[in-house]
Amino acid sequence: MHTIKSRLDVIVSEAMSQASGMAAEEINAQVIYATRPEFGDYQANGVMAIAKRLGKKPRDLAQEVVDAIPGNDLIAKLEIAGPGFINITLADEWLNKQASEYRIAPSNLIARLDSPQTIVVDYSSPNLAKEMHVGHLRGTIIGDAIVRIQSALGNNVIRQNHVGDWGTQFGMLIAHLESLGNQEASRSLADLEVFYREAKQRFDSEPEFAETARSYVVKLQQGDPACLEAWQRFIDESLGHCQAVYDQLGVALTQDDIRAESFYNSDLPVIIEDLRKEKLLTEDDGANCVFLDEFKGKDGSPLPVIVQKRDGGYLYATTDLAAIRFRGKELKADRILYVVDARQSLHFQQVFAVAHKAGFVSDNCELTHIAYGTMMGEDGKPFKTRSGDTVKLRDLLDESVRRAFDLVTEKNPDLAEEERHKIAKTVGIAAVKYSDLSKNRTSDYIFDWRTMLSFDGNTAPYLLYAFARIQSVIRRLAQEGVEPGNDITVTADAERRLVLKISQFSEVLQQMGKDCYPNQLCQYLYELSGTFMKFYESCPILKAEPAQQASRLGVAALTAEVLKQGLNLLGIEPLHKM
RNA sequence: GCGCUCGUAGCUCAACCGGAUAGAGCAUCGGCCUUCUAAGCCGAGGGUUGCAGGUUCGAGUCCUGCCGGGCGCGCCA
Repeated sequence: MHTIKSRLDVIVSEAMSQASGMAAEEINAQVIYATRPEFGDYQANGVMAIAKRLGKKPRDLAQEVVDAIPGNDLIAKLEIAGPGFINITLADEWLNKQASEYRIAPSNLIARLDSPQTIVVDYSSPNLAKEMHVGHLRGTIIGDAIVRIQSALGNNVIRQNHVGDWGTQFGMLIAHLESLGNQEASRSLADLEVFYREAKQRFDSEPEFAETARSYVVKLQQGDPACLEAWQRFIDESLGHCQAVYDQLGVALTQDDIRAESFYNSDLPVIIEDLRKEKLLTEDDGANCVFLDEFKGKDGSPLPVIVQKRDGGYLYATTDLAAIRFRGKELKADRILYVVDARQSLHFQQVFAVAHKAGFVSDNCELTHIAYGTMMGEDGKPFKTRSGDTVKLRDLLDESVRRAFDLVTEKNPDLAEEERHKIAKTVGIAAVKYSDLSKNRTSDYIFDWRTMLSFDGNTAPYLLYAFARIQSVIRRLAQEGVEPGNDITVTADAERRLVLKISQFSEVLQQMGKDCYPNQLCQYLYELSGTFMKFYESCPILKAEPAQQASRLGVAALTAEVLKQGLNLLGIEPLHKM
């Protein structure tokens, strides 16, 4: 895998090693984007860090490094500036050549990793007792974007939808299901939220029902066929609801990705036994716990990870441990990513530590909690309806599509209604996903209809518009028999900036492969669109001479290609007209 | 009490292992359409990066303390 940045890094590092006499491993060239246009395209900051250790003046060392860089076709100019920055300007010819290559082989826009890994991604993971609500939105779409990006980089990605299909609530739910007639049951299951509420209400107010519910939990655990059948019916129904949301949302999850909690049931006693064998288990107040030195509670007393309740029942830590072992041993994961709410951070720290200590995964298997913040309403409090209920995901998405339709109708009333519906569907869903993905996942974020559906700023509509605009020029010139060219020659500054930006696509993805922040890709695509808009304003295509026209149209087409690939990685399908 | 996390322009958000003058959008004000989608572009104002120290050539970023918000901490998931 090579990107501009990685190539510059190699070039500068080698020169630094030569100039300083230090080993290559000790050296970090610190190549980043130039902070200002007059500083060139990239800058290397590493000289200043080592100059002091060598007792040299940074600028002198910088000069020696520059002198040690052999001539190459990538770099046009090297300048020393400030206390010891090396400013790098790339060669226009190199950019032209790179762009031409991308035109011929668009699949090369994404450089693939030299050593791909098997990465298990645990995401979405709703509780099947209820219907998916806004709390599942972030994990589902952030996880989906991460999966797409990791795959595009060449990794072997295994999705795991760890749905909650087990636990005491299911006793109550199947008891309620059984008490209804077949027809009544079907009608009732159409809205799981209502179904759950009814069951809960009866559980709380009818002692006889509550007793039945409790007995069903036991029977279920014992594998009673009738109970299992009712349970299965409920689960299937609930999974159908999930799949409908996934389809509407356009995420890649399918039934094949489901590995439910119940899958690990038979393994839970084994986990306890293995922890016992590893001498990690301690009985405390009747419960089986693992105490680790790293985790201290109040006044320094150790904090337990409870893996088996006093009554013999297991907890989610136990299931998570079983899942980790399965993913490590059976799925052969090099990395396991947990795209889960930030509030569970302590839980994962503990489970990861126990898993490593117990040898459930090898030491070089990387376990990472990809944490994300809570979705807030416009008042800054957790997102709820006016009456304080949780918002169903399908209702939220429907509303977004509706709002998008009103907007499209307002902006473009001449389009056929059917076309407006089609556009609204894409725009509405894209707006919701993009507004979430474009924010740093670790912090809480405020859900705001007006901002996400705006055509200004870092929004889905702005990016979709940029793409549609390019398609429009391409269509227009196609009528005159002009095709986008493969021979790219940059002439204007705005054009050069655009080609450079395009060439940096891979760098952004490479960075994302490491730390999984989709907002970096959003930021890039927004900047790419902005760079294109400026190019589009200042470099007329229609009026250009034939050779230049083909080149510029080629650059526009290339921009569209990056936008398309980038949006696809975010789970968004671009529109040719809007 | 202990732990995690956040605090950046009026608002919503950026800032790639510590780099040069902290960037966008919204909102406000001012320009640009007989020319490729004005759903766009250009410009202006707006900041003691919560406060106080420290580390160093250099700190929004790292360390310490404080202030303020959110979250988590034994048998729910």
